[in-house]
Amino acid sequence: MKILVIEDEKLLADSLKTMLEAKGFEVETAYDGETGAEYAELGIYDLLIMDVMMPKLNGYQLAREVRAKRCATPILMLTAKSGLMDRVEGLNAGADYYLTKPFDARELLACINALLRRQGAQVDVMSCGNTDLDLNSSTLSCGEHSVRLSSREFDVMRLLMNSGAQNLSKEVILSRVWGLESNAVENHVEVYVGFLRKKLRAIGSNVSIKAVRALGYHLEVGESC
Amino acid sequence: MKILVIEDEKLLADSLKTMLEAKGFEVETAYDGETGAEYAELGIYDLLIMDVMMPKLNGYQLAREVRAKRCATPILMLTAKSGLMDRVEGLNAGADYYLTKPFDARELLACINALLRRQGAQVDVMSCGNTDLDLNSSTLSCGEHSVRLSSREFDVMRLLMNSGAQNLSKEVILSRVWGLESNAVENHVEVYVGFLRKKLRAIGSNVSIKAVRALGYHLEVGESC
DNA sequence: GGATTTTTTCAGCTTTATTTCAGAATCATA
DNA sequence: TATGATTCTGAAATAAAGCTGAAAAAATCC
Repeated sequence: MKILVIEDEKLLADSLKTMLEAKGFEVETAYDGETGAEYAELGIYDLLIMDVMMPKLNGYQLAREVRAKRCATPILMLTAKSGLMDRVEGLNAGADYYLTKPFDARELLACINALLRRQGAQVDVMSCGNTDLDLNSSTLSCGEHSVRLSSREFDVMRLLMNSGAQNLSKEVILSRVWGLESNAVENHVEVYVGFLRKKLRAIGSNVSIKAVRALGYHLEVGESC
Repeated sequence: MKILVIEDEKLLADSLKTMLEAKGFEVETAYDGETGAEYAELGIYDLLIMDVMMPKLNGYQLAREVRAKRCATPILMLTAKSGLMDRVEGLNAGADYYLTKPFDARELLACINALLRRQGAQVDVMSCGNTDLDLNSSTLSCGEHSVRLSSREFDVMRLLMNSGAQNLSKEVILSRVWGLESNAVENHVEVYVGFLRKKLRAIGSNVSIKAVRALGYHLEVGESC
């Protein structure tokens, strides 16, 4: 995640940079509005953080300029101007969030996350061992390899991943996946466990579905990978 | 633009509704968190405005619940709790903006616009791969070639372009294009996807509509073009 | 009012998912 | 190790999901 900080107070800009880098972001800085616009319009950033009061080009102008160039990068305005109409002007100029100084690092991070969440079609994944289950696309993946799960396979896999090393009886799996009033039988679970094992093997996962006689199934991460 | 207001103070909820309707939005209201969650999860709204302090399910819980159901509708939290940690909690729960009461109508509108802008509301050309959708003329174009879309085709295409690589279930497409209380059936979606595929092919687009069994449809940019 | 376009309906077809079943393999223990 | 219960598996049958072309119905445009 790349962030551009546009802020004329060098000290603040640099401490922001340090703080954000500590959180794992890639950060670049610009110390005036014009340079900021130039960088921002490259369209390579995931987020712009900008001050309002800056030499050459102020934050409102900068935001308008960036939007006029059809650059849709989210903008977080960070400023000492706390009047109502300032906030309104900032938002109307194209900002996505308006935060007034002094701000708290946790709040800033929460805002950044909220804005970035919107950006990258947030992926939800559960993992176990070297293997991920993507909840959006029902895909099981391990390194390069991945494979789609049908919806039943997905339900069973998610249940297993959810309960970790705890055993799930076939009865429980049946009721949670097929529903209470279905007339599915225990062999259904066996068949689907079979399907899942085949797919886990196919992608080279180190996760296996262990059967414990009379108790049910649970996941196990293989030691040798 | 459809907005859902979730607010237990009926008076406030209704005045919001009136105010927003005056601005041309379609507004529905829910007077407690549970009802709100139920409505919100339909995924048919462009924006959720919610209070924090509500009976049954508070705003934070509601936001988490909605996000857990993979519903990505933008959330604007509107509340009297103005403490720093409240704002942080709201944002971390999945809200996109946190506005404290008392708020000014102009500020609220500016926020709403900022959030909807993100949705792709104010743009007039959307693109994907080598293909553009002109929102003014409902025209799909790719290089020299272009083709007009009927209004239903257009609605479906825009929805698909808006959600990028994320799958849209037929249910969601139905409710957003045909409306909740229409008696349209899933085959309508299939037929329209068919229409759109034919038109995409006709203009030589490298974009295709991919069906993912049981999950819905999404756009995919072909590698060779 | 007739022509054109758009939307809906429907039936048959292909593909993929799920269920069923029978027999093989495995296991626990008497 | 023999036995009965449990688990595994491949193949076949059935069901569900998705696609398509053609035609009917509705809406829109001269």
